Order: sequence, then C-alpha cells, then structure tokens
Amino acid sequence: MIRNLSELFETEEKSFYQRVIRAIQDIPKGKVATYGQVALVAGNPRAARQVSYILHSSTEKYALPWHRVVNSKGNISLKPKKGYELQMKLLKKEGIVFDKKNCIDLKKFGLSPNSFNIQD
DNA sequence: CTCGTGACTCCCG
DNA sequence: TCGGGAGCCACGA
Repeated sequence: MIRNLSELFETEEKSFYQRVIRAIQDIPKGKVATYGQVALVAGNPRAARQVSYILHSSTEKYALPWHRVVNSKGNISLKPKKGYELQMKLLKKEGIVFDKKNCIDLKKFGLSPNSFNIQD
C-alpha cells in the first residue's frame, strides 16, 4: 500500500504507465478514484486520458480494479452495453451508492485527498 | 520521428 | 443545468 507521493516516486517503477498500474491497484475497496486523481498520483496531472488508455490495455494483465475508476463527476464513463452496467454492478457490490442521476458521491466514496497525500 | 487513439477535464455560452 | 470545443499526453505502429 502506497502511503504517500514520495513513496510512490521512490518505487522501482519508472514509467508513467507502471505508476498508474500501482496507483490503481492501491485504490481501496469500497472507494473510487477519478481518472484525474490516478493521473495525479502517477505524476502527470494532465494525463487523465492516458489513464483510460492504460486501463483498456492492462486491466486483465494486472487484474486491476478498473471499476473503481470513474470520471470527475462521479459518473461511469463507459457507455451502456460496453461495460457500464458491469461496472455499476461491481461497484454496488462493494457498497458504492448511486444517486438518481447514477452519480457517485465523491465526497463520500471518492478517495479523500489524503489517501495518497503526504500528510498522513 | 510522426500520427492515431481515447473509459478525461476544463471552460464558456 | 447542459452540450460543444479545445487542450493534453503516453504508448504503440
């Protein structure tokens, strides 16, 4: 479990790609992280899009909890019939709650800013 | 080296 | 509130 940014940067993983993998694996069950957050933790605040690319190509290979990654609004970015329903199902199973608009309350289920933060 | 590819975000009207 | 448009970026071909 990565506790802070320093620890993350000190890992063997050198590429953004590898760090993203680590970051995602570090998302605790019952919580969700946004693409932007993952990108931030991986060291590139602007590479949110890249995170999706990585997920798409390595989800199975690294057994990533991909369903815990949602967009900044707390929505599932996948399109219906393309994983959307599956993701929602998996999240609900972990206790995540969706509101009327199928949004997740990030205040409640999103990673707190300190989860990956330096000030434990 | 250049180009295509996104499960993203931010900003504006 | 909601939708469109532009910015952004690593990785593979």
